[in-house]
Amino acid sequence: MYTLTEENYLKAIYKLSVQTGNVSTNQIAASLATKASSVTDMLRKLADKLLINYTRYQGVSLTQTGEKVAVNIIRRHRLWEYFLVEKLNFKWDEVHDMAEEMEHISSTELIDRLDEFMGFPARDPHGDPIPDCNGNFKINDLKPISAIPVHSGGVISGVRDHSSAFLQYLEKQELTIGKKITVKEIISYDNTVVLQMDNKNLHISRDVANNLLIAL
Amino acid sequence: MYTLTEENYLKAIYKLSVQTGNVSTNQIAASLATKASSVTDMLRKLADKLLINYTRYQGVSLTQTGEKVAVNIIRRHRLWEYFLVEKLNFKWDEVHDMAEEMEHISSTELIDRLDEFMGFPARDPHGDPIPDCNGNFKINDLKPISAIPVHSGGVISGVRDHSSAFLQYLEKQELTIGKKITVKEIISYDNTVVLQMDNKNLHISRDVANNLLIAL
DNA sequence: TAAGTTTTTTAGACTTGTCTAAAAATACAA
DNA sequence: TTGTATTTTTAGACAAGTCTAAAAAACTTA
Repeated sequence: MYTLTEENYLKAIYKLSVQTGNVSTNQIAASLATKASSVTDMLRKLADKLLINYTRYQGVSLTQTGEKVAVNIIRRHRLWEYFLVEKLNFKWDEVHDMAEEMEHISSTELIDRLDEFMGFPARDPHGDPIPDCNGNFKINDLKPISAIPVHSGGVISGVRDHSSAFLQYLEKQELTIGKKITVKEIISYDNTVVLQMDNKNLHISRDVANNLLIAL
Repeated sequence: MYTLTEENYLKAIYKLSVQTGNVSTNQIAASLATKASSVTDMLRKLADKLLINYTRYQGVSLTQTGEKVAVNIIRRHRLWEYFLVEKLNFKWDEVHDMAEEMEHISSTELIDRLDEFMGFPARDPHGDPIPDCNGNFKINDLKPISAIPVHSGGVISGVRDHSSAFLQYLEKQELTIGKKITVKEIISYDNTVVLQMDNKNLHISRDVANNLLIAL
């Protein structure tokens, strides 16, 4: 249906446009580790195929078709991640690159049966919601710890940074999905956040607090 | 490691050389539905990478490295086919094209864990043996029904033709893997084979008898 | 608003894998 | 063994996707 490269562009554009609305050539180039000139070439092709709205120098957005394709890639990626962790016992910091390959397996029937096989999971191992077979899924229902007031708390439910460095750090601190935490204090000097978890206190940096998401 | 195209060439060469020893350019072209000139180009590349032994006009064979890569692709293909049938409930005539994509997922760790997850199956849904993680597997331990004497029999254990037309025909006749059959008679006029199965008689053509494999 | 900076696009070239058409090598047959 | 047919290779071209270098457009800021 679509080439591997086209799929990767659509996914990148989707992810960037969730954060920032219209997406620039340079943003796409950075996110795909390629050059702006290569991006321009590809944008023309995607526009020809009616997958993006593009006018020179204006940045791009996805068309309805383009968004459908992108969400479908994300569905496939997250279902495979879930499979790798829940069925094959990989750790949450090991699965990204494998899922990056597997998300391009094209059969819809396959992915729908995989979904069923695993009991229609709502979230992948990093807490990201998995779109259903119609492409519906909730977005943005989690908040970074840095955004909630002192003395409130919730359940760790996701991460914003998916790097294995970050995930391994969390693992070590036992700051894993499902844990209950409360914000005890924010140290004004450097914005260190003091958490209470399992009746112990834990200091995390502003950066970590920004990238760790909770459900209230 | 290797491109998708390289992997497909190695697999094709492997399958052809199991049947016929040294493999010709035209055979490869036919099996990959491409042109002889394209094959020649690719053969030079594969030879440069020491994956095949190749001298102009002489046909090719795989090097040890090339064979290792090919067997590994076959391992991946057959494990994914097993997964699709046993875990996702696909039928044996539906899985080939999906596995054709999935066999190119590169992680060895992934495939070894998949193997373990499924309990180290010995054969795929078509009865083909699955190489273990060292590339070892039995070959040629099954015989076509057309090759055994009248009044002998065995258990249906594999197929030579993997086309969905053939597999669907077998399904309809209930000539599926595990069934016990005995050859009652071979009608000399057209070599029709009369089988006994489940206390009933069943007529199959010479062609079918050639493509249906049994363990004695 | 004019000058300088940054972003984006264009132009031209390279790689991989493919093709067609033609040439070279090999195989076959009388 | 000589001529014909077949197989294989070469030559040159094309599409997809990438790159560098240079030009064009858009911002920024004084």
